Amino acid sequence: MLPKKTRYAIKALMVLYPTFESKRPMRISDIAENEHIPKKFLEAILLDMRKIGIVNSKMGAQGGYYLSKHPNEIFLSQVIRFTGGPIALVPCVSLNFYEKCEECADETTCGFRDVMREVRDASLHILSNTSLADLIKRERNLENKKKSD
Amino acid sequence: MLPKKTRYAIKALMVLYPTFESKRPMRISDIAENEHIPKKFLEAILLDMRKIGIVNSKMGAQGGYYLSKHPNEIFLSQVIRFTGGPIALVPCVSLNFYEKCEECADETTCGFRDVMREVRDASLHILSNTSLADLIKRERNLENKKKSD
DNA sequence: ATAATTTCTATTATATTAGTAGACTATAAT
DNA sequence: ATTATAGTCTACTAATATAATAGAAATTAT
Repeated sequence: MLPKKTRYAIKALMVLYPTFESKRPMRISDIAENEHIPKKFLEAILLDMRKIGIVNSKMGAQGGYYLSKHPNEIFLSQVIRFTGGPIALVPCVSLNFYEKCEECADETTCGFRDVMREVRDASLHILSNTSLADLIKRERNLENKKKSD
Repeated sequence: MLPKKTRYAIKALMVLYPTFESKRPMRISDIAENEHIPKKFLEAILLDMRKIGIVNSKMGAQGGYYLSKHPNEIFLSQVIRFTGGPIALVPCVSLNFYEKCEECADETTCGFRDVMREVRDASLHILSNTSLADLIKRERNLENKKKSD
């Protein structure tokens, strides 16, 4: 399960989507209110997103947050890794958070690990090829489909 | 990440593999010691595995645990779900642990949910088609490959 | 009858996640 | 310049979930 932090982060980025073109910053408090995210928590999350160059901020009156990276190049894998940790189900197959298996005598011949690697590859394939722009596209598609029913 | 409980469970089942044919029970304390699993924790885990009919136990002297279901029909998905919870990354796409999304206005048009559904399907496809017997086969294969190097 | 082994109920410890508080800093508008 | 606005930073607290432990009770082989 992804932690709330990750889900809030993605939700917030989706809300910030229009700011990439408009360049008009959005206030944390507005996003927090509209999306039902605790404001202080969201502050911390956006600060993290800024650290990895996905968003930028402007202090003071008329300030706020805006996307600083093209929505085509903001990938779910990056957001998840930075806010929620590993995509893999076990540390011994994690690419970014690898830890040696405690109980395994020999990792290289562990059958379970082998399967876990497959699962990781399958998930990662999707997550590292889905961008923020894709999320928005999907949403539009689903909305249109719904209307036409 | 899968909790230790799940990893211990799978490890234990792999160790119990030969008991399906031999029908000779293995002691909890032996498994615990060999696999570096806290004994009391493993007791609880095996009790759970018994509840879902994967293993059976015999009390008293010469007692212990043995597989009661064919290794071809013990699937990772079942073990994970019973010991570690959802396979999905968000509750709103979980088949067995569904929860309504708190922040989403309309789940059916949520772009993120749509991707999460894809990830779940990809993971589930692997996990519900991989059996305990497959794990053992893989392990044998990896061991043989290694030897021939 | 005894020793071996699982079962059951309760409790404790540890780690992780989620959320809060408040002082500090930068900016725009006047 | 002053003021109101809005993000930044450091520290703390609360809630929840995971991991591990303790010990008495029940069952079975010898």
